[in-house]
Amino acid sequence: MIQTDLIKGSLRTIVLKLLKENGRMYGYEITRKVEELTAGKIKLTYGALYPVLHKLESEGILITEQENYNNRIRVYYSLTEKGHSLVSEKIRELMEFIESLQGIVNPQTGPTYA
Amino acid sequence: MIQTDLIKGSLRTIVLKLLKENGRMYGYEITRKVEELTAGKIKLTYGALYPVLHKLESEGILITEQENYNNRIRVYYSLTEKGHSLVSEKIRELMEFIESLQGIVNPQTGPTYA
DNA sequence: TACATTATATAAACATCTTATATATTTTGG
DNA sequence: CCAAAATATATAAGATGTTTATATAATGTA
Repeated sequence: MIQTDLIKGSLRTIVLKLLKENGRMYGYEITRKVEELTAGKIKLTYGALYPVLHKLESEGILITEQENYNNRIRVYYSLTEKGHSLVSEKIRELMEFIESLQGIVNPQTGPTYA
Repeated sequence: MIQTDLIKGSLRTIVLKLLKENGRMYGYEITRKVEELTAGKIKLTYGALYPVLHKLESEGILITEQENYNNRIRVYYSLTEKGHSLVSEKIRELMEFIESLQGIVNPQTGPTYA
């Protein structure tokens, strides 16, 4: 598994992106989705995820709905209007960051002449 | 400029990668190189860089040589043997992380059918 | 019946980064 | 010639974000 130090700073954006794509999700589901999309390489810890979700909620970026499923409580999170208008910006920033990282780690990237 | 939150966790690897490529560098030079490689998008702060450099030195991953250039002291950093054997591993991890991020942010990536 | 999975949550400890501050020389532009 | 910008390193306080440990509880599986 990838050392999750690397995730620092991008967790918020990852959460927002997934919620944008999937409409609404609960915490556990988010961790599973990330594992799925990264072939098991990134595993979110709940100690990091839940504080982020709660903070996003307190900032008015997410809203929660509690539902009961098999006698277990599920807390669904979804984007507010404010959240929606923020996501694209955040994703763009993250993509720009990824490109920058590639510029450093992989500086020879460019047109390949055959 | 990209919010440097995102840099968290990858700063160490960035430094190691640059030192591997350029042999030896001084702190200021590293910040310039990162700006150059990222088209000004990533600007390292000295409050982040120097502690990282000092820590890497204390861990035996870097060694320093002080030189005088125009009455200004320059502290050159370069990889130790231990450092060299660590870099490839760290770079591989970072690249894997970048790929994983892309898997999340850009899930539709794949062959494009014209 | 025991273990794995599903599900949320918090607290303490730790790591890392930003911002502010300090110091000092050389180069450049007016 | 003088002021400002660039060059160069460094630390401390505060903020932020993450890991690890812990707690609770129901369902599914072997």
